[in-house]
Parts: sequence; structure tokens; C-alpha cells
Amino acid sequence: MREHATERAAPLSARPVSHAILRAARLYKALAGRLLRESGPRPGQERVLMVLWDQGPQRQVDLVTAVDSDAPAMTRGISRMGKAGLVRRRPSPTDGCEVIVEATEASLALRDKVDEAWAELERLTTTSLSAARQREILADLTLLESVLTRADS
Amino acid sequence: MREHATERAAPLSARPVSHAILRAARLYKALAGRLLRESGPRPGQERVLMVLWDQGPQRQVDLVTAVDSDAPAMTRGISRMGKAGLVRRRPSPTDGCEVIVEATEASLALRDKVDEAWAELERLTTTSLSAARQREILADLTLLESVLTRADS
DNA sequence: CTGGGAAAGTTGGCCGGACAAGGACCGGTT
DNA sequence: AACCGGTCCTTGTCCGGCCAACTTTCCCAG
Repeated sequence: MREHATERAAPLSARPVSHAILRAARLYKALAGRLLRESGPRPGQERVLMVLWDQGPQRQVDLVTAVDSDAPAMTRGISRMGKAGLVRRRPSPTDGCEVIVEATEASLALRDKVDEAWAELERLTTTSLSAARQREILADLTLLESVLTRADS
Repeated sequence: MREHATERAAPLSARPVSHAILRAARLYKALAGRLLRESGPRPGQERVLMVLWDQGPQRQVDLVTAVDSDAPAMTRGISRMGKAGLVRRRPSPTDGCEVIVEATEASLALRDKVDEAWAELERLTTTSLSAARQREILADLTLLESVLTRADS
């Protein structure tokens, strides 16, 4: 044992919060992808579709913030979803450099599967964490987010 | 039951826990990458180096679990780090199909910068969340992880 | 001794996140 | 009218996570 004054950063195993968050995020993505793998949209696309189904046509930049993604990734993702017939692009009538994205009728066929998958995620989340616990975690993570975002300046 | 039961999954904005976790994970990665951007290792490599510095030479599979990554990603990442002179590969003497990875002397030059960056992350985390809060979050996320992992079977 | 399973590593491919750079378009200013 | 800054989108490039398939090696049961 190297006494107590390690000037070195703690090892990963002792940095639990950030590590746990990264692990949990990976598990969420992996599980969502797995639930939707069979005859559903490609992993990651379901989040965009949910926004479009729920809130109607959106500009790409709004989709980016809604699913917390990235403009280039959104451009390419939308393009792939367009090829798959899930989504349509339309130029904005008011601003020529905006692009409006809307879900196609065909995409509605996937909606039940997506809902099922997210209901399963919801079920897993609520069975492991009480509603009060979820609120606490949410408050903590929101605070953490604001600090991390501000430090990102 | 189409009555009061929500037939549709809640919109993203109403699924805060998973969404918040994904956002926080992205912020952590982005901030860690930004802190190390200048004359540090490439984002993502610092986690591998920390394990090697702290725990000595490791098999690739152990690095994978330590940084919660992926075998193919680790193979390619180690390869890139090898080209950058940060790391060395060595076949295991006991098992011919294992590969032992160790940090080079040259990599130690980066250690201070990595420690600084993680200290900053630590500072941001502790200033926004008390130690007790961190323990609670950790416990909750660990529970959530176990449930998600089990459901992933 | 041999066959077959298990584990570690590698490679190819797909996709999303990140950064950089650039084009298209709008608005207000001069 | 021409310029300018800002916003939105796009393309190029790199890297990591994920899946699938394969090779190598080990080890154990038959």
C-alpha cells in the first residue's frame, strides 16, 4: 500500500460516478438496439422516429437537440432513414436553408414495435428504481449536466 | 386497454432517466476529450493508459472490461496507441493466444496531463454532487446496470 | 491421441458521435 | 446594392461501439 497520499489520480475503479454513467448509457443503448433489432428500425433511428411521431415534422436542428445527437450524424442518419422509406425531407417554405423532416406513413408500421421496446425499457427502469429514486437521480444528473455544460465553455 | 392506459410510449421528453443518463455520458466523454485535446492522448486512450499505469501490464480482454469497451475496438485502439509509441504488445508466455499490453516509458510523459484532466472532472463532479449523493447515485446506477444486464440475456 | 468446445484476438463492415471546413441562405448594416 | 454575421445543412475524416465471422490456442472428455 502506497500510504494514503497518492498524488496520482484514482484508478478507474475508484471513479465510480462517471464510470457508472458511461456503463449505464452503453447498456441502455445496447438494450434498446437489441429490443428493436428484429424487424424494427436500426438502432438509434427509433429516437428520431419517436420525436417525429409525437411532435410532427421538425427541422433537423430540432431533431438534433431532441435526441441529443450531432448535426452531421443527423444528416447522414436522416439520409439513411430516407432511403429506408421511414422519413421524408422537405425544404422549409420560410427559410431556404432549413430542411423539414417528417415521418412517412410507412414508418407508422414500426410504431408498435418501438412502443413495445420502450415500454420494456421503462419496465426495467421502474422495477429497479422507485419513482422517487428516479426523480432524485434526474435532479442530480440535471445538476451535473449543467455543471459539465458550463465547464465546456 | 386503450382507455386511460397510454397506448403510445411517452415522448422522449417524458423519459427522463434514460435520456439524462445518455446526455450525461455524452457530456463526460466530450469534456474528457476536450481537456485532453491539447498535447494529450487521443480521446478514449487515456482510460486505457490509466489502467496500465495503475495496474501494470494487462491482457487485452482485461482492458476491455476495465474500460468497458469492446474487443474489436480495443484491438484497433491498442494498435493505434502502439504506433503512437504509448504502448507495447507482448505475447503471453503461458497462453499463446493471449496478448499482454504494457505502457511504454514514453507514455509516462502524458501522465500528468491525464491526471490533471481527471482531477478537473472529479472537481466538477464533487462540486455538483455531495459524496453522499454520489454514493446514492452509484448504488442506483449499479442496480440499474444489473437489471439491464440481466435483461440483455 | 484425437475431437470438440471455450477463450482471446483479429478483421470487415455498419453506424453514431466529434471536429473541421465549406456552401446555402437569411437578416441587418453601411 | 454590396457586405457581414449568424444559422442551418452538408461533406470529409477519424474514432469508438457493435455484430459477425474467422483463426489461434488451450484444455478436457472420450
